[in-house]
Amino acid sequence: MDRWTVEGRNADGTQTDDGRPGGSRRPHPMVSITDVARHAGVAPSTVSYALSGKRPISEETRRRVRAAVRELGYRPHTGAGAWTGRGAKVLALVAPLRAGDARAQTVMAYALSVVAAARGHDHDVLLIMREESEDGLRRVADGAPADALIVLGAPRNARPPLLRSLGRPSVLIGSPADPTGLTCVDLDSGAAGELCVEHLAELGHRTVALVGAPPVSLGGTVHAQRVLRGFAAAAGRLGLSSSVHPCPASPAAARAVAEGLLRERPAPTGVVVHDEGVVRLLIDAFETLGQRIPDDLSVAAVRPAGLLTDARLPLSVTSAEVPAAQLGAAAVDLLIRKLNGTHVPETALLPPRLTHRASTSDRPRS
Amino acid sequence: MDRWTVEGRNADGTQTDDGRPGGSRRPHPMVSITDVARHAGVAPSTVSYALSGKRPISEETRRRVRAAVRELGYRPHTGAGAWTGRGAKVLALVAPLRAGDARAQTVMAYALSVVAAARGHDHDVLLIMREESEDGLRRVADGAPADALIVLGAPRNARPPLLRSLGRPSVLIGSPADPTGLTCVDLDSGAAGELCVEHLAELGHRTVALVGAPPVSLGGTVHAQRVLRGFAAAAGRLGLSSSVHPCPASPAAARAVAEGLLRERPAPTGVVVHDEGVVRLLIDAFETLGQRIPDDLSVAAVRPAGLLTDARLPLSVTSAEVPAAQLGAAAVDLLIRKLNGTHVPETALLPPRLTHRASTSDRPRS
DNA sequence: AGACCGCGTCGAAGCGCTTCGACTCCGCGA
DNA sequence: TCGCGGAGTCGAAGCGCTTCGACGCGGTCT
Repeated sequence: MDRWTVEGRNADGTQTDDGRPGGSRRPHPMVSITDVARHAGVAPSTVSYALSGKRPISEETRRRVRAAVRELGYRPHTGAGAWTGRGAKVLALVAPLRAGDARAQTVMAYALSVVAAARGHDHDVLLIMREESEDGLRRVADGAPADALIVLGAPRNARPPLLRSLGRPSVLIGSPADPTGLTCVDLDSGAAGELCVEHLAELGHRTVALVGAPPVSLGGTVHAQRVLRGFAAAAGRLGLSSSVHPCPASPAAARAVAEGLLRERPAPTGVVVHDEGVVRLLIDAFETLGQRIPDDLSVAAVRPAGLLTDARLPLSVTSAEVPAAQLGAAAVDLLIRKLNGTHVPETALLPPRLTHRASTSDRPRS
Repeated sequence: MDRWTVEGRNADGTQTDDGRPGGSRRPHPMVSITDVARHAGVAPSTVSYALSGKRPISEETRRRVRAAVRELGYRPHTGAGAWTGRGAKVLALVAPLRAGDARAQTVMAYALSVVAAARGHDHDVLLIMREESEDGLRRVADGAPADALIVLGAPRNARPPLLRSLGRPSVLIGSPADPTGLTCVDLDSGAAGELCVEHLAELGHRTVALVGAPPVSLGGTVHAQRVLRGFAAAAGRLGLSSSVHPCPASPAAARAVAEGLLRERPAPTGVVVHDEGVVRLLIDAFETLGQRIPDDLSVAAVRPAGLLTDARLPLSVTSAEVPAAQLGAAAVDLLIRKLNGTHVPETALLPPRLTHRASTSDRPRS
């Protein structure tokens, strides 16, 4: 810090400050409920009731209290609620993120919506980061700076069991392998798969393919399974020919899958891609192979919550997705309901919206 | 919510929850200092002293207390500190940001560093957004969910006077017109201007120009003034010919300035640009005019904190800047010191670092 | 007329923790 | 031997607020 340039009247170190802990002057010597009571000529408890409405208070008294509150500029001390049992009115947003992480953009989108939604319920948001370890969550739960937690993504790590044992309401944004006892919100990737197929069918495509992360056909990611189910169901229902192709996120694999698809008979004219990492690779592979998109081939993507992988999808890809804003708001919603003691479902899957972009078009006349 | 798909054992709405306010079970019934005291066979106050070390406690007792703490998994209830005068150990990060804001990326960078730095001082971070109005800040100050505030950018609005009157320590990241009574951290844009000139001089350039936001020569932004001072000082010290050119952030204006520069005799071979918005425009203008960068002309940029304007500078521009991480950490540092009652300077300007990129090179041999 | 009820209000307790004053040892010097 | 002081501990108060039980008062019911 000694290397910082110092500017202004205090550059020489002269004290202009009052030196009190806290630094600056304190024009509001923290007006308490007792002050309000005194000013209104009633008991503190009466003030409390008048403000909360938990007991009948005469209109006259209520008016006097309100006046006193206004005149004194009284604001209940938030911290008080923290131990009076009412809760601190603070939610923790846990986002495992390191400096320079490419997911920062996405996390910010969630943070924005979570903060906005939380404010709508009169809560503030505590930002917890880099705390993948048990310790970060424990700290929040035991130390109780927050009443409840929203945890972003990363379903693979050890958090789910930990969350269950925290003893504090929480909502997970994402889909862990075993959501038992948790509350989760996520993209309804099954519906997203269906939506993509329906979209392709409407465009006239009769043969479609699903390309996804490796274990797309086996018991892979929860998402992969759901997408597969949705894809298959929709294809069956609409009477389309369909095939499924697992595809690791490597250029070589994408190339191989692309070649395979082109060799199929009947050749698919519409492709649904799951796993964002693969989308770009697959499109590149197709273009290398001389396919024009969307003229020869339509491509639609299913985008999961978008936290785990780099969120930079080519803008022009038609995709079924849920905006981070909605997921964040939904998470807060559920969390507030849990705080109120309302029962909430284990998993809430938000319906995707299909965003129609440049990568899909009518079936090529063959 | 009725439109959400619900999945899992509770899809039918069956209660498996215990319905207690708070939702999930609570395996840790909030072990308090009294529990620890009882378990260790001492008085609560003794536990407090044993843990804080504020009074002499026998080694024996201290050991028993520590054991009890460990066995019971005791963690002091954070909220308690909030009113016991110790502070809640929470900093508020105030970032005026709306959904979809392009500055999200930048804000996230600050948030990351602020959270990390705050954790280093055993503090948590409360995220406040969209609260440009007086109300957001007032709420934090009066309700006291946070001990102190870090306010990001936007020096133009009405916040500075408000901050002064809040009665809570705060640090502003950015440079308001009048920093009196505040504490601010920012890029040392004067030094940044010098650095750019020195860099150009080292490369052999003998004639340099400064292009910046409109009032670069008059009493404009604090930054603009500082850059100008630094630029002029360095140019004078190094014996370079120099000129200064205000330039609004419009393509036409950039074009005009570029043409003017090329007509000058001696013609500048090195250009220092302040105001990120102008950088791209000016480079475009030069290229349109047939100038190659850096072969014909070297361009170096001064980047302010980067909060107010879109931060997406072309990656290839040599620039003098301060990483958000450092600014965030510095802000936390100052804030913690204020909380400790230490006196801190009014303005701390962080030394820029010159990042050498593709837009500058040796003076063209003429 | 007396018993009862309930509205509106008050006082006090208590949440988890820190802190201040007080109290008890014990060892030391006078 | 007594007194003194320091080390080590305890008890109680108090932070700002909610909440529970109680109380007074005016009106109703019998």
